[in-house]
Amino acid sequence: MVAREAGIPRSGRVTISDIARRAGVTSGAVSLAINGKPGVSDITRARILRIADEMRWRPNHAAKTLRGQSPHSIGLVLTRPEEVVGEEVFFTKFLAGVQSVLSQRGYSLQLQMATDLASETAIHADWIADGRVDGILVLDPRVDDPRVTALLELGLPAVIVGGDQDGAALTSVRTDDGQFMRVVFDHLLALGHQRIGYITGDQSFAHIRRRIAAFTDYTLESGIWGITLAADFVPQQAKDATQKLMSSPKGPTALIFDSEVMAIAGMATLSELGFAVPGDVSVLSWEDSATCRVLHPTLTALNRDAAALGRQAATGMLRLLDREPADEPAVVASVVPRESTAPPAS
Amino acid sequence: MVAREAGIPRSGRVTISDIARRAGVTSGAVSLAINGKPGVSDITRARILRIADEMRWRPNHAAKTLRGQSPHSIGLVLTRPEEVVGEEVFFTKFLAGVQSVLSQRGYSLQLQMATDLASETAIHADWIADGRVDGILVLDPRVDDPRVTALLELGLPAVIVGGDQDGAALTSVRTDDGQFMRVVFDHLLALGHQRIGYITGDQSFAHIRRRIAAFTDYTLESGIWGITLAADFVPQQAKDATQKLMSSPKGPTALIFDSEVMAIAGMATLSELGFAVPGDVSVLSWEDSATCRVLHPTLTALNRDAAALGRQAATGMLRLLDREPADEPAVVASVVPRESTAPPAS
DNA sequence: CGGCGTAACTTTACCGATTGAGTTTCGGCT
DNA sequence: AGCCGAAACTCAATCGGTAAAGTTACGCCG
Repeated sequence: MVAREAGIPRSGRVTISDIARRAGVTSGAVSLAINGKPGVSDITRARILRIADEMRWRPNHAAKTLRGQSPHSIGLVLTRPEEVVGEEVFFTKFLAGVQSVLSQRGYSLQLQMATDLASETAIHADWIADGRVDGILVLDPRVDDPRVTALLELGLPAVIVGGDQDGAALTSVRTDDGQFMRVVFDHLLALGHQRIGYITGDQSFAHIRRRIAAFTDYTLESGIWGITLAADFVPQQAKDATQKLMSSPKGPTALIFDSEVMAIAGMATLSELGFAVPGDVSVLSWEDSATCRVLHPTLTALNRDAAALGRQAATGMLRLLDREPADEPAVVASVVPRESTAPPAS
Repeated sequence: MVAREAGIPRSGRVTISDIARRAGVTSGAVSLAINGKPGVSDITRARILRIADEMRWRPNHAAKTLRGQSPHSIGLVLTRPEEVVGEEVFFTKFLAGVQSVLSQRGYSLQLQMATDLASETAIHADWIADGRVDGILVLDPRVDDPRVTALLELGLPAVIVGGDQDGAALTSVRTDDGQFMRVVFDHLLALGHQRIGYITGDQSFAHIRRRIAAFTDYTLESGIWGITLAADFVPQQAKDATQKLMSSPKGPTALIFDSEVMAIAGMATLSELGFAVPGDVSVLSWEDSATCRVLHPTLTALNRDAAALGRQAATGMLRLLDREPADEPAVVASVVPRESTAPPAS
């Protein structure tokens, strides 16, 4: 046991005591120096900082958390049915946006996947009990969402992406789906369409409901023939819905799909049925992706910048944690016109 | 201060001391009881367990980690260029598979996104220094991958998905890309194709190299005309490559694409150029997805079950941590024949 | 019947960092 | 010269859980 002398750390892990020994002070002094608190002279502070750097010291996360400091971590549960998981571009892009903001501020992300809302709430409870996260992001809020109710009770900071509640420990990043629908609707209107079909995602989602409400309003407002069909984001259901709509004696001249996967499915069905796009029917996808750009015909899409939404959700969370007032930036969306939309035939 | 008596916990967080107070023992006894260790009578143990349950006690994660216990967490960094992120189904499905195994065993997943390998290694270093993870999963290993080198040095348990190294703290989940290519090749061969084009992903990826090597072997073996073009998983590059191949006076009668996004891009180009699928050219995608099933024509694809691969990677990691020998299960892949492949015209 | 083994607990130290309460030293002011 | 105050540290407790080292008390055996 020769080496146990002037500050040679025993293993890979360097602690503030190791630094203290080398610097000839106590661990308390090292703590003060590192955290920029008064109580050590500038010379000593500089020396400690230098040594800490030399020894590659990194704070022990567990020790800090134990002392009641924030874990610097945000939780996110992705709840999607097995069959749909991974098929949507939205999520990964959203995630990338969240990460970019969080990692910049030294936060990490806890991610879990679940298949139903009950297990999502169970995961939240776990995280909270463990003190593993500072706050939780909730995606795809439902009408009367049980997760939101649970989080409100628990009082843990939460950001509802696409929600509309607000509270003490709760912010919503509002996605103005009504406004988005306006943009989509106006695009088709400007082309001269008078008969529009809207094939929707899961109607228990609050934002889908808002889209439908807006769609209905605009049809009434403009006197246009409009019809809504639920397809729950499932490609096969989108195909069935498309078939149903197009087999009507006086079917729509334009179709709106709530996701790019459904839009692609719909286009395939149209092609099978012998309808030309955009000759016979125009198609518009509510979500842009690389696939939309390369399909034939290329797909007109609503581009709402999922990454920006992710950044906004993360920023909202950090503001919530810092007790700063929420900013109201609003993610804008625009229609990217491509080949799949054109004026109607007749 | 009335309530500070017989075991009423001060705030939301219940500790073993709270339980001890209620049970009339010390925290040491509670620890023994909870961890199933000898040193407490069965009656006492039962009582403690009941009280712990009643009080909704949950172990404090930070305290355990501080005492040197495993954080029960696995790290995974997704490194993809911005433009490609989210476009591939593979990742999310893989992730779902990983999660299903981990959560079953009480492990959680640390996920980060990065844009280059250097920052991925930096994230690994961070996690290790923090003691935040027990092990790390590495995706898309490159030829002479710097991440693998770094992890080998650090000695942290790692599982390389699709790698071929093995070591003390390192396992690889081997994806038998050569065998997969055999399946793909045989499918086209059986249909009678004599001229095959292969549009590949990023050729710095080890598994892409293996596919190319196998492809070359099989063309030589069978005397078939085969050509390989790199498109780096980028849709536009896939389109360019397709155009290049098809503008040759004697172009291929079948095309293999390394991802479904590239396959869709290629199909679009073929359609633009006036080639019928599968009439003039057959198309096969190396990766199946809902989109493949609903495109028109539906897309023949290699289905290699990304979720199973994820489960296997997670299982491999847990075995590594338990010092059990790695199992050699091998994810199987098969070609799902759909409309996009057929015998060549002439 | 004295001693010994052991079951059933309690005590205490510890993990790494933070923090309020001491302690020492030194300069300045009267 | 003597006292005060503050700067610069040290000391010790703390977070929640674990584990090694005591401490009882009881039953059994020679």
